[in-house]
Amino acid sequence: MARAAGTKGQTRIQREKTEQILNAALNVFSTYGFRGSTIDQIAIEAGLSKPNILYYFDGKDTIHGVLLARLLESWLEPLEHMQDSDDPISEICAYVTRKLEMARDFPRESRLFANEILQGAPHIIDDLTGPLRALTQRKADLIQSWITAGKIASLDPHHLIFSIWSTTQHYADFDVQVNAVLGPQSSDRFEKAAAHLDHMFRATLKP
Amino acid sequence: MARAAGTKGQTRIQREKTEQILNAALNVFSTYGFRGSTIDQIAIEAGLSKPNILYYFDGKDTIHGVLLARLLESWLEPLEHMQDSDDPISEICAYVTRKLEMARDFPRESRLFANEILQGAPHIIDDLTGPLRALTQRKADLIQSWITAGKIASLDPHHLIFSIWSTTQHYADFDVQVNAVLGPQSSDRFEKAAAHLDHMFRATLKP
DNA sequence: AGCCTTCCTGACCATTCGGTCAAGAATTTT
DNA sequence: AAAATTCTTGACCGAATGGTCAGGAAGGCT
Repeated sequence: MARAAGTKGQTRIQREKTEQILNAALNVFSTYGFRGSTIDQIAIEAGLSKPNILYYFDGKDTIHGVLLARLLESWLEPLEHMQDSDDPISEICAYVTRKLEMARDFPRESRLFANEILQGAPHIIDDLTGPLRALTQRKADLIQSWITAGKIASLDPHHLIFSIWSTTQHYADFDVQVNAVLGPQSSDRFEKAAAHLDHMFRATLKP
Repeated sequence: MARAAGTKGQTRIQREKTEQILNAALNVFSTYGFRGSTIDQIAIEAGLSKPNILYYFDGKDTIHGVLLARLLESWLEPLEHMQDSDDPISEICAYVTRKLEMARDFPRESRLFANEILQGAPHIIDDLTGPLRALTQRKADLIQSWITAGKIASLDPHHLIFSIWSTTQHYADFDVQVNAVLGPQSSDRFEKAAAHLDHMFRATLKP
């Protein structure tokens, strides 16, 4: 077992180097997926030698696993935050905005997740059918209660959630395509996206 | 150069085997991306030996290139089909429906495309900044003309198109996640998705 | 200072990878 | 049937890959 795999990274060097490695690994894994990435690539990206990487982590799978575990937490958090409210439309739109901000500020994490799902989610399938499914069901029930109360339009809560996930993450995952289509000078794409999505979901939800 | 790389696959065997290989390669590439896929995998999937694969195609890149070229055609076609009409809302919703059908009927192609974009679109970046961008601009102009004529709500045409792409392809690219969240018995997910997306885009577009 | 622990790396290993080749098997043509 | 062509594969090659290990360098502690 590698040193840093212990429950706590104790020394200063351990803390620094593990972060350095995880950051480099996030660059590589998010771009090429698990199978398309190599430890050598991560080593070069991190400015360390390959054996040094393996001094801090047991192997390729371990690094990938740590990144995914971190990711899932931050992935669930914004949805958990959505709660009952007098103004459910604004509540949902706030979730959309938060999701879009995450696509803007953490595109690598979004792409890491997309790569994992595309490849059949071999490492996180249990998290999807377990915690994610349970959370999504809870929030779908909440949305259904808003529909029943006549506060928002009648629609399928699950598919509404899918629409929110897909439209927001699109700006991280398909970044290359968005830039290619909009042209190079479109630095305001996230502001325009925010305005468009706000309009779209408000119209969709209006009773 | 491999035999079958000539402009026309002539013999019966050539036609059969190249199709067999391309089909197997689509399975593999769409799941693992270009770098994560191996010729051996494709060979096993196709039930052929590795040298036999390389008898018909020059190499891994060539197979991948043929698949991407086929894909791009069918990818652009539905958007090209969208044209001026007295009822632009139905015209746009028909495009949404067509896109969703493609996600249902050709999920592997959608995932192949997603993998390529995620990895920075190294092989098709010119198609994105060229033909795709030009086509998208033309259709964005068309949508803008509908807005100017007051036939649909005022919104950003490009971001509307992004929303259509992302929401429909989500059901192919994130299939594993959709199934995990909805549970195993949701064989009607595409019908429910179609209804939801129709509602959403009609509401979004209503002037 | 000296000692102990942590940190780092060159050299190495087994396996897998993309790709080649010569020679044999199957098919088509004559 | 014989000849010409097309098809197929076992054996092989050099490079890359995930991972190991012994031993040396650096850092921390008294």
